[in-house]
Amino acid sequence: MGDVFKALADPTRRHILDELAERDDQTLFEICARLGSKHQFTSSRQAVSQHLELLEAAGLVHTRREGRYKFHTLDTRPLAQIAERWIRTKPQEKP
Amino acid sequence: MGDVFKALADPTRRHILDELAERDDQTLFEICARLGSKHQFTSSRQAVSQHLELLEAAGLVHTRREGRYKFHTLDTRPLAQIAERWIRTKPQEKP
DNA sequence: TTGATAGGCAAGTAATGACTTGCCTATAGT
DNA sequence: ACTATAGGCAAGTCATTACTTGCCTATCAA
Repeated sequence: MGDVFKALADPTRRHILDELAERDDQTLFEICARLGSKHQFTSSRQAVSQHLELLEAAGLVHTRREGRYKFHTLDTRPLAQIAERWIRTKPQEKP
Repeated sequence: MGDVFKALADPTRRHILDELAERDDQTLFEICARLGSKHQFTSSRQAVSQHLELLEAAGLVHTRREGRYKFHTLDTRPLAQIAERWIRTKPQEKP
């Protein structure tokens, strides 16, 4: 569960999540290409690969093998709970 | 805005937020003491102080001076938006 | 005023994390 | 079979960051 927070801490990983939110089921190379063109983020293949490993370990990304391709899909469920951890205990704000 | 994610990445800072969610308006020494007794987290005063600086810079904690005391209060508003960043785009959207 | 308490500042250390480099395997197309 | 493509593994580099150490200022109580 603490892995989710660590996963979200890096701006490149957040861009990867942005990219997967826009278009699901992408391969590593597709993500690399789109990060460069759309989000002006130049990361090497290995760098992105390691980020995806981390995101998968955090449960934010699931993968599916198909031949020599590995598709990555976004799972937003872990995100739903993280914010509520502190919000629930706080009834209301002071003005 | 990216500061919020970085602020949440550290387990000690999350414990500090837990503590402030339970009891607001605490001083640095109070937070230190409670981190040790309740959450079994032994962090030095300076370490906690630096964490609080970071949390304040992220907008998650506000401070108020009163004599020689400095009270820390939790602000959960930045948390509300972070999760929605990816959740909102999921079903369908984007014109 | 003295001493104790609450906190701040800054330089240094140690550890974590992001990224690179080089090589390797497997699948698909020709 | 040969080659290009998609991806994996592992050791190493470099930057960031968490934490320490030592000393300093300010407030309050006796």
